[in-house]
Amino acid sequence: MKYSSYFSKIKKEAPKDEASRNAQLLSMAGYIHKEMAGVYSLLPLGLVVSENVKNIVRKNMNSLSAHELHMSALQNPEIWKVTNRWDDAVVDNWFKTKLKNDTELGLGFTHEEAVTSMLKQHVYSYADLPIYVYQFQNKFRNELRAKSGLMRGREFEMKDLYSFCKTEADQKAFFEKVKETYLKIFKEVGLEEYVYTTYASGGVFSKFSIEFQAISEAGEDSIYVDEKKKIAINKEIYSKEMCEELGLDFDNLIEKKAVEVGNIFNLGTKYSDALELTYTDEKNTKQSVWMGSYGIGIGRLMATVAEIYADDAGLVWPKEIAPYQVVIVPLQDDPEVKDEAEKLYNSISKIDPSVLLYDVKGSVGEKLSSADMLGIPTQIIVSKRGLIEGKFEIRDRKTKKVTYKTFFDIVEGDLKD
RNA sequence: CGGGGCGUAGUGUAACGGCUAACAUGCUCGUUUUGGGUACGAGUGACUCCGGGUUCGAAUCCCGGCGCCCCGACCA
Repeated sequence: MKYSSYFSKIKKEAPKDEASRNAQLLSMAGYIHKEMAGVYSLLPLGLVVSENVKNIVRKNMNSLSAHELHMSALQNPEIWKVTNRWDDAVVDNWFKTKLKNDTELGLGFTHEEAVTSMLKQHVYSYADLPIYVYQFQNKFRNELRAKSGLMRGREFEMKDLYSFCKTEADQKAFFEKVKETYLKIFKEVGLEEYVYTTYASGGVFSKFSIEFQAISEAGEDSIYVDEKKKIAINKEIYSKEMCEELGLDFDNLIEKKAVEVGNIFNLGTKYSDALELTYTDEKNTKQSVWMGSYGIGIGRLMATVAEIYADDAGLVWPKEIAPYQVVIVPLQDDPEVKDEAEKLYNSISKIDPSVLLYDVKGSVGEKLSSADMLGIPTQIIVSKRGLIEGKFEIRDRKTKKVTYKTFFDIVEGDLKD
């Protein structure tokens, strides 16, 4: 794609209404647009990154034999009243709205009730279980205080997976599989060395839930980490007894700031019992369905990667989620340079469409810093100087290492080395 | 929801209660320049967030809204 076909502009100055690094950089590079506090739109480039993240998540969900579906954001109060989660005194972050006839509706902040209620029409027998379903869905949470850019918004896209099992043992086994799968996801988006499996409050459902916390100063959570075991415990449940129970050495944990990029729960039979989702077993007796729910905030994950990887010059995307693998920069507004850049662009496009031609007029410095800000992993700089020698400069955005290659090397060889 | 800060061209900032609201950047048209946001010239662009009030006179002071940021609380 040619950069000139995008409408977004790269800004030199940070917007004054953003203090967090992720929002500043994503906004300056034209990946996001702020609509209002805690509400962001994804611009074309941001959408590609988001889709790349989602595809990694999707692939891993599918590997669990989970099926993707898509539920409505609008929620029927009736089912939420059954589980006592409609009342604002119980759940204080609802966005509620009304039909023309004054009937109340909610905008979903999660979907346990909706999915459980839906499955009542599909689950009857032990033969119907287990069921694993997930979706990517915009959640709405009426936060008192949105903050840190995409880290805590009022509307955000979440992958939520729900499991429905015959027995507690089945549910727990699946929970463990999800735990492993989540670690694979975070590894694939580039956060392997940052993410800690973290014990946290299980709320009303169980003793613990498992959070996936990415170490970052931008995080709003505090966790105590065991660096060897790659396990942590959230400050909210941190105590000597708790550490002993979890097999952690209370005196050897280090406190760190972290971003919660995922959270998984064993829900037991709380929702299925309340909403009467049951199945008939082999002995023709009615049984409770065992549930779990598993979330990943897509925007938050993207922002976390942006925050962690960025350097002084701007964004740095890991290859796995970068909007493009290669950006070609014609350094001078010189006909010959532009021509060569375009030729190279056309040739690479045929092999790998993940290439961007930065065909914007401007000074040398402007082009180089723009390319840096975009965060695309590999830059190919086409310059007068290079053309004299018949070579192009290949620059790694992250390591800043520079190599020189001929047109033939680039088109016939493997760019990745 | 408690506390603090802020609201001025598209963007980032300035302006003692007093000239036609300034500077930078962006954008348009020239000329120039080309290895880290190039230089010059000419243009363009603002009911100073909204509503009241004080005053001869308000971007500036006061009151009330709304919005944005930060700290805290909250976060099934």
